[in-house]
Amino acid sequence: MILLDYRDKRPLYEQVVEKLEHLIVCGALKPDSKMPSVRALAMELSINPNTIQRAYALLEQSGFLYTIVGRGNFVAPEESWQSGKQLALKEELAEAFEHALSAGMDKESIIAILDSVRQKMKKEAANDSDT
Amino acid sequence: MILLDYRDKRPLYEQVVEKLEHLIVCGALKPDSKMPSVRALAMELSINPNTIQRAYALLEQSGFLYTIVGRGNFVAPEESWQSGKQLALKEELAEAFEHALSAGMDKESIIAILDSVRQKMKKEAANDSDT
DNA sequence: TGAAGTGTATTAAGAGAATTAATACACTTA
DNA sequence: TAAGTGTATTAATTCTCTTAATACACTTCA
Repeated sequence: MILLDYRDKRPLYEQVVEKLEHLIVCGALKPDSKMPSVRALAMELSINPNTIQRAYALLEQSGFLYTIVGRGNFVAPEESWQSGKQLALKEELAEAFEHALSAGMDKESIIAILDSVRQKMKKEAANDSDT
Repeated sequence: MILLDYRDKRPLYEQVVEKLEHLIVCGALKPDSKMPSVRALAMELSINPNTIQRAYALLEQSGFLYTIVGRGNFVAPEESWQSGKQLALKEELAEAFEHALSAGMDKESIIAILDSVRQKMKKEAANDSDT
């Protein structure tokens, strides 16, 4: 199903997450289809089941899988991943806001930056439609 | 001059950076005034001089201090730090905004998140003053 | 009902990075 | 030249992260 790269310095579970996420987004793994069991995939890759468990847990957290205890893990419907991305975006925003506010920046200044980004993106969209 | 918190799980040099940065931004340490020597501050805090050295190096990198070898470290003029810090914050915000907007999030949703972060920080500030 | 398959929780071992310390060097000033 | 300053190098230590070992709990189905 996937192949690990031991020259890659990143942790194994991260590689597993990345590759499975890719397979799901590309449609190679269809929504509601059953994933290999934690133990089966661990066996196939010759690694510990907990490592797969961790990868599956992360994929579930970001909405790519859903779990039925005792039955297995399944690919989530497309709507789930998109809401997961929304969550990630919110966290990114919250982090930036926290930094800005604790540095003393006020709400108006932050909104001014937001508006400037919106205008910049509008212009770029207009230019794109020209080409 | 500053006080370390050994219950704080962050590294010592990070605490030193944070507290000195705060003293500079608040005006408690005036531009061009001499900072305590690496050894003196280390002695005062009962930690290794290299830890202070590391903190000073980071503060110099972000424009809060300047160094004259053999003479000491000095507080940088306001222009040096304000520009660098503000710029970094603006870039972080702009990046997050760009991601959010291109994913289809609208202005109102973004401002709602900003408000929730502001409220959260107010609460935390209130709790800190209790202890 | 019980065995086999599934996910889950807990704990510990191992590796690696990050932090801190020890020490020696180099520059400036008086 | 001595005392005070920052700097560089290396080593010891601490800590976090990753992975593994193991036991537990739930579902299904023969």
